[in-house]
Amino acid sequence: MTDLLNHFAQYIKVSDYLKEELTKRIAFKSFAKGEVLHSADRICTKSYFIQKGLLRLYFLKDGKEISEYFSCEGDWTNSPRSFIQRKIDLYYIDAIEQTDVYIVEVQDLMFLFNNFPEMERYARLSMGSTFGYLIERITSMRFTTAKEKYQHFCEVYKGIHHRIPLGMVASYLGITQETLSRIRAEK
Amino acid sequence: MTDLLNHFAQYIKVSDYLKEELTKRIAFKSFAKGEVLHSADRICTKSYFIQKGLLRLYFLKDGKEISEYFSCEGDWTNSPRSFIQRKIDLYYIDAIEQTDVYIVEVQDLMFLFNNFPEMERYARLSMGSTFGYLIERITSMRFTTAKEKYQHFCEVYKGIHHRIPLGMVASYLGITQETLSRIRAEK
DNA sequence: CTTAACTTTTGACCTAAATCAAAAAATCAC
DNA sequence: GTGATTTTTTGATTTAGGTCAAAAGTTAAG
Repeated sequence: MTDLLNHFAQYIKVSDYLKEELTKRIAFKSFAKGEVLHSADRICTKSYFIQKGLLRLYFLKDGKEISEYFSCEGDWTNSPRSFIQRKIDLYYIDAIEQTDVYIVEVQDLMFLFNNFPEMERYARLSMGSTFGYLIERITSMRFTTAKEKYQHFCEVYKGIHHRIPLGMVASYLGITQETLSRIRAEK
Repeated sequence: MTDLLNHFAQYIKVSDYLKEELTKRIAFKSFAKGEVLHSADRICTKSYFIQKGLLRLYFLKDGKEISEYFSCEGDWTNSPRSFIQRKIDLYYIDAIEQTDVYIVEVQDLMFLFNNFPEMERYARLSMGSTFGYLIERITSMRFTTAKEKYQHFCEVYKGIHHRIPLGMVASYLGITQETLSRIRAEK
């Protein structure tokens, strides 16, 4: 729980009362490598904070798994539109490695938003930083060669890019496995 | 001011006191076609809510203007990372058409966040809907032909896509003007 | 260990879209 | 309205990266 409380403390002051409510409402769970945390046939009602490990958000296109993005230690993840709008969406979440997470249910999160204005602030601030990442990625997708896309990926996922299998990286970048393999070979 | 208050009312209850503070802190201004609202050499301290017209966020790459996205009636716009992190960023904002906007300064927005928890909530909710748009766009950038990218653009900017010059659309999609012109011609 | 099932690499060939170039059309300024 | 500038279209050529196919490595299970 300490990791998660420290994470909140980076954005807001965590009072004893808030700490107590957080502890009461947040569960802990472990997933084995390859396990599916969330499936596209259900509404995503949980948000996962990664204590250790690596998760992947992906969807199926013509039967193939296309990786949307990866999340590691210190990140929150969920199926965004499903979680926010409470509807079915096309994303799956699975574990690339053995992964330990803290889990919060959407109704508990709503309770926290309703009773702790500082949690609204936390959500606003942490969303803000994700924004920059998404905009940069859109730029990187448009005006760069496959090689530059891969370099950008290595920067963004510095420290964890080697933990992600090549095929998943290729679909994340929107290039083929073969092309990515050739890029890696040449340097 | 009515348009803007109605916009807030879609997400939160706007009390008389909040209405009063909003009115006090929000300015109105008109820009001619082609006028630059924000330039990359300064920190973006203003956020613009479009009452009428069409704005564009863009940056320069090798001396060419690359459009990041477009905003119209009912949208907020600013230079996101500059506004959020209070630092210089590479984006410009200009008016594609004659445009009328409401303007809020970052310090006034902070005052509102500090004094009206419902404004934090408004920010969280309205950001949430932009999220879905960005993720969908990333997907659209990766796995589609130039023609599909253009079709996706027309859907997302339904109703306003014809108001945006071809060259700007091409740079938004990350394809050349020539290719876009050919796509338009064929149907 | 050994076999089976993935994952990654290598090779040959092809296609969508980029580049270069110039004409046609639209918009703007006086 | 007329000439000048900007935007869009059309044409010829090139190229990065895709597709298809098969071999080589790697990982997992019994």
